[in-house]
Amino acid sequence: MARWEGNARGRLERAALDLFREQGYDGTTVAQIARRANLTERSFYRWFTDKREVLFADDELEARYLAVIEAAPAGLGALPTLLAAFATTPEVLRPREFVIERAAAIAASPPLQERELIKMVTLSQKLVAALVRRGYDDQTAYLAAALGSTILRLAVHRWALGDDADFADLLAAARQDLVDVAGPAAG
Amino acid sequence: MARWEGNARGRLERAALDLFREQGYDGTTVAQIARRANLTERSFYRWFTDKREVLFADDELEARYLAVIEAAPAGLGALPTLLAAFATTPEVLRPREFVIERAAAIAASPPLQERELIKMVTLSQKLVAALVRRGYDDQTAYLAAALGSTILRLAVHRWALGDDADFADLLAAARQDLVDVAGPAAG
DNA sequence: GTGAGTGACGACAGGATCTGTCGTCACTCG
DNA sequence: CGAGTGACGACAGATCCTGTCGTCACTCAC
Repeated sequence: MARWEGNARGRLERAALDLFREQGYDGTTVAQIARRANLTERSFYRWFTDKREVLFADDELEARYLAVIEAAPAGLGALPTLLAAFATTPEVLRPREFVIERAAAIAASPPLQERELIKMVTLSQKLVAALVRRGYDDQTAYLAAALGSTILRLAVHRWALGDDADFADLLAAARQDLVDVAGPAAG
Repeated sequence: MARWEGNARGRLERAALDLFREQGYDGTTVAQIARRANLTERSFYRWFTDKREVLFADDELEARYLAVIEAAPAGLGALPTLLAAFATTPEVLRPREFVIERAAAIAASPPLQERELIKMVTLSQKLVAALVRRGYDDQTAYLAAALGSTILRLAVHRWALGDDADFADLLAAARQDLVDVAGPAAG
């Protein structure tokens, strides 16, 4: 009864990450990933549109961000709204080692870096749209999303490196650091 | 004497762009591109590492930017140095219709968008490195490159849309627009 | 000139990615 | 208990990309 073991998607993700670490992205085939997950290559493509997507298909994060932005109290600024949404990040990005391994695999593979970039951009665009729906003007939304994305990346980086502070505090610290850098350099 | 017609690379680029416009990126095969250029599929891969690269392999722009940065007069600010480098852009991006068609093809194809994103990022990284070699500190270089890339994108966009002003003026105008937006919104 | 590189190219083979299609098996629900 | 329904395997096939080898035009030293 190898069939219907349940959680096929998760098994594929786990197998893919392990194999990417062992053999690199280019060195592992979709057939290998599927075999390790007790599935066929064809089933892999039922769950993921392509080989890269197995490391990026998680859209729970995005859904959460958008939900928080939607429910944010009126009168809150654009950037604080984003940071409130981002504060929920560690609830989804678990366990931490998974995130670290994933980051290492991406850093080692240009194709995966391409995919990550476009995911970042599309997320940023959705954040802009969500802010506009909340009543902010286009430019404010765009700037907040650009700044917010940078803050988020910085905070996730520190969190993955082992900083155990509350994630909201990490976000606030990253924001402050950016302001410190941008302020004096603006001349 | 179909062989050795000369400029094989250019013929492939031209054929690829035409076919992408006619049939879309996904709808055209490498074999079709090669055939229209009077070459074989194998020769395509001698000139370009993969199918996407046929629209991005031009690194003359990058070489020019880096050369200008290298030769910039001492004492010039980081951002003005970048803008001076960017001013040479239209000498390479010709003819304009080619740029427009290329932009349309990219906008219509997610795979090409991915490639363009990573090209942008790597260019930005090289600009940072070049500025650091010129003596700027890391953060100044990073911020200047980030801002400069945005200005460049904006100016190229307007230029492609038909704005016939001197490109250096387009860059200056884009810079001013960004400052206008960023200033009031900084609160 | 003529023979040894050298580089662009064609021809061929083959592995990997991704898609279409169909039949099967477990599960659900009326 | 029979009709969906969805996950899955099996198979075929187009396309992408790489390795390898032989050929042709050109160059350059002798």
